[in-house]
Amino acid sequence: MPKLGMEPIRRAALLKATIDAIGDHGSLEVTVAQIARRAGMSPALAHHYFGSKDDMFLAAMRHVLTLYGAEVRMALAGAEGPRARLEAIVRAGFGPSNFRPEAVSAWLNFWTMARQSPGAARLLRIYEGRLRSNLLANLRPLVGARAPAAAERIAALIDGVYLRQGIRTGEPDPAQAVHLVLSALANETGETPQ
Amino acid sequence: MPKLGMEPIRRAALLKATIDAIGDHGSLEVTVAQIARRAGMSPALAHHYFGSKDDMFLAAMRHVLTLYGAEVRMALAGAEGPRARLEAIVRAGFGPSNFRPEAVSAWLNFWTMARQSPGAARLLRIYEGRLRSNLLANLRPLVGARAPAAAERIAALIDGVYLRQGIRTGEPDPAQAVHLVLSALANETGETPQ
Amino acid sequence: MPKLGMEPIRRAALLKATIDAIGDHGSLEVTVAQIARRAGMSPALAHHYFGSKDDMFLAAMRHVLTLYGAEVRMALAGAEGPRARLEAIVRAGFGPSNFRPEAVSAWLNFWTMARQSPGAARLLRIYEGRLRSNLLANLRPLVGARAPAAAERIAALIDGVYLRQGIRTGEPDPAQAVHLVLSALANETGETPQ
Amino acid sequence: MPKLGMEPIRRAALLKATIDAIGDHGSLEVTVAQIARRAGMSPALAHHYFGSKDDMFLAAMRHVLTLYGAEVRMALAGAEGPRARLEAIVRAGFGPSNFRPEAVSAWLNFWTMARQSPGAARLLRIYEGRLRSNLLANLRPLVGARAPAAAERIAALIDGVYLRQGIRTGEPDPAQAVHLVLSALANETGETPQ
DNA sequence: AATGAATGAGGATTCATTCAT
DNA sequence: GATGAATGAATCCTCATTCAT
Repeated sequence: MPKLGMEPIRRAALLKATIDAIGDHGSLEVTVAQIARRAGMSPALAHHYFGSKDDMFLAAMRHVLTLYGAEVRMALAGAEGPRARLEAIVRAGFGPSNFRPEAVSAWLNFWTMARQSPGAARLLRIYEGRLRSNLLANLRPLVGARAPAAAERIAALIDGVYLRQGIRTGEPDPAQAVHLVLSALANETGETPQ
Repeated sequence: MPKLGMEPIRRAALLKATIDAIGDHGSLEVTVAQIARRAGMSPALAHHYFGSKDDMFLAAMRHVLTLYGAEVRMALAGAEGPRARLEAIVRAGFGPSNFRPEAVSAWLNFWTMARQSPGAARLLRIYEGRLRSNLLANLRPLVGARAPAAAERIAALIDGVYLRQGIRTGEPDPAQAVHLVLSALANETGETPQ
Repeated sequence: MPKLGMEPIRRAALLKATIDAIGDHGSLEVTVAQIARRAGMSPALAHHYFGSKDDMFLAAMRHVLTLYGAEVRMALAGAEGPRARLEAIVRAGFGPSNFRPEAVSAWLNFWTMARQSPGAARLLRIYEGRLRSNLLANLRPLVGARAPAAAERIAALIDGVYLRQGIRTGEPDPAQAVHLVLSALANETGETPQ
Repeated sequence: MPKLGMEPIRRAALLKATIDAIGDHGSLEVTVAQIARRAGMSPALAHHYFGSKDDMFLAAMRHVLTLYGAEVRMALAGAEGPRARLEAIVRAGFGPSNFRPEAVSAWLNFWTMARQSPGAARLLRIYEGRLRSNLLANLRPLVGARAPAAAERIAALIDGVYLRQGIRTGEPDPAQAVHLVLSALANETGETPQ
């Protein structure tokens, strides 16, 4: 059974299992054993590959942000003009791979993790920075000097919608979430709001 | 040494200690012993008064919401007209007793607690409902049929601003937070946005 | 069953159990659980009273040295004149409570512990210092300027005899040990050696 | 990559690494992985060559004794007469290859190992026997019937000096150690002591 | 009312050892 | 010959909770 080159496979399996476990459980109080079992291996192996539970959590968070970043980049690639790009950013944030219940729940927990783990805080600030600068760059052509404040409002709104999904029961409704943010965006850009 | 009528005093001390401990620690992983020590009593007594750690956490959350509700009610009492009442609601949310770092941190953690504890989820939905209905009632005279969507946007924005404070370092800036939300409100009501 | 004032009793029982366990087992690789069971309590209680395994080991070592110190002091109390005092020191070192197999074994292990634990090293240096100064004070009247070197030789010899007992099988023979050291002492003081 | 005749090289590297690791660490609580890494190979290979950790430790101890034996034999080869031979024995014991900090530390730990491992105990008894018979053979011509007791005293003293080095900080001072033992020897043989 | 005493049930982590390649 | 992969079996330590006093 033991083969060579298992490391990347095992690591990926553990990261996915970590996110799912945190998402399912709704908190960071998940045991390494639970995660390892989910990933089909022993707790000892999880430690072998990640060193510690904290490191594994941090890697999982990084993974989530990487996925998010990729999704945003991909969405931006196909968008022309600031209006379309803003929409792309919003849609990417609520895209199917980010807006799953487990991902939202995991995300929420990573957020609280940032209060204790400097590494987690740093990751979160990176995400925040990217989101703000993406919004800002595309709002500027539309609203000029009001762009910084508008970007701040939209960013906070996105986070708020995400957060509130965390306590909703049932499946997330991406369409509604996107619509909510886009209508706020319309307010900002002076188009007919709804 | 045992005194009469200590119960309410002890309970209040424990609730305050719980919130502070969670806030300081930045997570729900606080031990009953830590909280009890903070409140100047033994862990056994904490159990005596609250039955279990979970119940104590729930009571603390209820306490936070009670304080918040009181603050909102008081702010509304002195406000005339929908515009002023909306401002009062916003200001109350970022008032000094709610927007302290520990309270924000505790709040954030209660939010994640809602994923596991039905009781916590219920409390959170009550808060949400109140916020929405308060916003809605006062937006209706200003924006008519657009009120429900606008209320939803403002509510999500408030939560987002709160959330983002959680990862900021340093003291919260209530004035800035209030300004951010009020400017979104201005967008909604068609006043000159800024 | 739970009574007040158990702490000193429990601590004493744990210290004794620690020494015996190390002695029996012949190494520091004894589990807290084994020690606690020996002392008739749960491992958790052992941690409650000593904080950590290392602290417990250190306390046990301190205990051994305290016993040794008391035995020496008592022996010195009844001895008149340098010759008698030297004999008292030697006899105390190989007295029944110090020269038991478990105590010798524990002692030997504490010795190696000193390589890693600064606390243990400090304790050992205190013991060494006391032994040397005791020997020195009483050798000076007998051998004058040669006292420092003689004290060093006798001290090393005492430790050596102890050490060698550690690998002997069977019961220690205090009489023989004492005789060995006293004959070396006779060599030093110029009496007819044997 | 696998070469022929690697076995003796690998084994020797592991033995040296074992002694150094124990010496550095100051205890037997060294992991096979640490030792193997020090020797530049995988833990699995260490097991391949020695079967088990205990066997590896035992082999390392044997190695130390072999080195010691060789050093003694070499020293004896160049010594004429009992007086010179006694000095040679003492000098060999505190020679540079035996009296290094790591070796002393390892030696001390092997000593405690003897309490648990019959194999280690046997090795130690062999060492003891050789030392005693070497001393005895050369003391007899000098002190006659007092030789057995004298040999015992000198042997214990040598072990004691070694032991005490274990808790000294800083480099061992072979000259001083030798001098200490030789002066005791002078006491025994009736030469002018110092 | 209040607490010291006590523990059972975990949980993270380590490590010697095995095995397929 | 050599190793990466893998794990079972500990081990220390923590903590909510109970209970007699």
